[in-house]
Amino acid sequence: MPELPEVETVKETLKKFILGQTIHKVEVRRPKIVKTNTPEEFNEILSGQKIIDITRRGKFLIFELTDVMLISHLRMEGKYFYRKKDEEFDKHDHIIFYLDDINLTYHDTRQFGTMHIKAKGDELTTEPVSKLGYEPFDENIDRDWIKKQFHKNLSIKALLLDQTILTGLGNIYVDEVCFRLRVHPSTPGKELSHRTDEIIKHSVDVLNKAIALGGTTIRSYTSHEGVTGRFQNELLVHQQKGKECTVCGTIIEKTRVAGRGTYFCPSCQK
DNA sequence: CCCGTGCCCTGGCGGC
DNA sequence: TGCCGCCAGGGCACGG
Repeated sequence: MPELPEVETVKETLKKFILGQTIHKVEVRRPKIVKTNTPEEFNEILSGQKIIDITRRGKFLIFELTDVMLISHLRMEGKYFYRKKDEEFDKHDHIIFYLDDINLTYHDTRQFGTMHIKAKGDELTTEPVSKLGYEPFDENIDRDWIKKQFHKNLSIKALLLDQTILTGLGNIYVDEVCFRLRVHPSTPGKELSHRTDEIIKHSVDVLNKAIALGGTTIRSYTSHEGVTGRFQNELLVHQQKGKECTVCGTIIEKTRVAGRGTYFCPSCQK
């Protein structure tokens, strides 16, 4: 489940391998992944385009090409694989980009990922990226506006998962932020809005630490073939059910909050 | 508008 | 060993 740190890791790795290469052909094997075009259009538009830069906004990857922008969301299990020219494709390689010296494939077991093509200049101002709120480390972050959003009648977990308020946190990192705040994930946001600065600070810390370690690897997710994140060793509550809390020794429990599997320490997080 | 639920989709896993 | 059903969840559609 790639969240901001995993997408950042993917972006950096992709840049090393494919920056400057030209897309010669694109094969769309699962049309529904491409939201803005038919497979024929997608190939037509992207063929001949050079990969100039790759950036990220929230959990979206943004490929700057010669004439257009390609936006990619990995959702739960999306990955990019580098395949040698003579290598066979996998049944979950849904979109194949034929580049100069390798084939780049978009691999997604559950087919939840999405791609959009946008005109240059529209990539941040139109959906889906335009709906995103602030990244926690955005220097222009509007703390008063964030605080106001926390007054909604939702749990802190639901609010932190809402990408239109803060963007970048997903299920893993929200649990970690709640633990660092010492609050139960089901605590109403309005009871915590006075701690907005602290919430942002913990979000920044968790995300930055995870980025520094190449993200977290859980189950099937790897940043690309052969590379796994090391932040999984730093998780204090997520996926730690049955283990002792690093602070107080109480056994970590799992419950359900905001429709998501949620891990917490019943003694640190009341 | 607000908020909860279900859906998309496949593979892994627990239970029998 | 094999099969069945549940679970994982980001973002969105839908409905009360």
